[in-house]
Amino acid sequence: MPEEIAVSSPRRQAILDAAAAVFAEKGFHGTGMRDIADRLGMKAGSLYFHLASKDAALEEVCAAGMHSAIRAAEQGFAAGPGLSERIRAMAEAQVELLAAHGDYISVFVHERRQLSEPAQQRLVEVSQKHRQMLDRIFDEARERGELAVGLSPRSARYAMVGVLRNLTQLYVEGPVRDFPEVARQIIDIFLDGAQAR
Amino acid sequence: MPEEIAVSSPRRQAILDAAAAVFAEKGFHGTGMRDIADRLGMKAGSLYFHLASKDAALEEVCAAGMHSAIRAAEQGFAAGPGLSERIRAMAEAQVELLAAHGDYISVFVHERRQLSEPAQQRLVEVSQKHRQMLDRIFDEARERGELAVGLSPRSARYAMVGVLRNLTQLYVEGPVRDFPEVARQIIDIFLDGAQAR
DNA sequence: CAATCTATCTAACAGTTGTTAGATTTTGTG
DNA sequence: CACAAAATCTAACAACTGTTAGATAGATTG
Repeated sequence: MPEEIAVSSPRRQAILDAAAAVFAEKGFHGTGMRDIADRLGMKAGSLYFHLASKDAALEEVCAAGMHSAIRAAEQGFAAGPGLSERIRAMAEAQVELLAAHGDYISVFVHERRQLSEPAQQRLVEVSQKHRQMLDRIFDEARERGELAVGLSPRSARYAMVGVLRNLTQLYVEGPVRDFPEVARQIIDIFLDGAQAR
Repeated sequence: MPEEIAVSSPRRQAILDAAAAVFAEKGFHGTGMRDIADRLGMKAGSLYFHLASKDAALEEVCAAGMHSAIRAAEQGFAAGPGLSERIRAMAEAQVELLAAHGDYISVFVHERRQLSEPAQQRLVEVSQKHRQMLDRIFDEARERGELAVGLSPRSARYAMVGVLRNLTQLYVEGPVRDFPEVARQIIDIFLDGAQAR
């Protein structure tokens, strides 16, 4: 019979924050439960009052990161009907996200594949939403004649995901001098290349 | 007194290939020496006849991956004086590279940060060459008036590295339907956005 | 054949891993 | 203050980690 573990509490949040921070720094397999505990000034065994397992912690951190990314995509979609407003708003939201929850995003990007097969499956289901969001953006852009000739919405989505991942990489791996300006230019490249002229 | 270990031999190559494959699949820390040995039909201890340590194996795999990437960049640079010829040739070389040495590139991209501090330093020195290659490409493009207005060579480099990383990601994480066509469109986006119009 | 070299195996080491059960402390409530 | 609940600590577990020394087999050479 497994013990019940509260789904949410301030303390639990602090523990997940610590886990995200150490996972981001040393990688999932490179991190010991004792590393997480140390950062909180407690002992490893005590973590299991709040967490079911190390794997469960990773899944939860990844899921939180994914949900953040989805929220950024939704903000982008809601920013207006035009492609460029949407992409700019989305990228901007993603960068704000990095400032606030960089560890979660970094772990989600880098350690996702360390999840167990079933956990990975669960994450993929959630990530559908992110993909659908982007597909809607680029499908509508095509209908409005805003997409460059010869560019398929699907390829545009792949490229945009790459841009988001690149911004994330630059931010967490940084420091990149004058990051906001670099980010703006990267997005400009994408938009100038993806939009009809 | 440390044992001497041959710098290169067919057997050693096979062992590094196996290490690269398992590192790519399960991550560095997620991989045990026994996993590498299993894949070769041998026992873990025997690896130390060819390898100094697990860390040394990772460093060597990463270095090989980096050198491949540099070769691709050089091929791109040599493909002609124009920006678009160079970028297209470089991306094409990178994709060919993925087909031949995908594991090495994947490990280099994903597990680089698991290297020890000194090993990381050594890699950074090598990677300078890759950066310089790209900087020369974009600096010359600017001089030739081929770079979009408002786009700095440095930002262009960051964006291009992101494109290469994106292609790598799509390839190793795949399968992506009709990958060559998707890759072409991603590169087109970059070129249309980065070139002066 | 004898001797040497190359490659592998065996067996074990010391340290670390995630995790657990039970005792103990801290916190909140009547 | 007494009691209960929540949170943490202690101490240990079995399994696994990278690594090593020494024995063993196979190939090469004199």
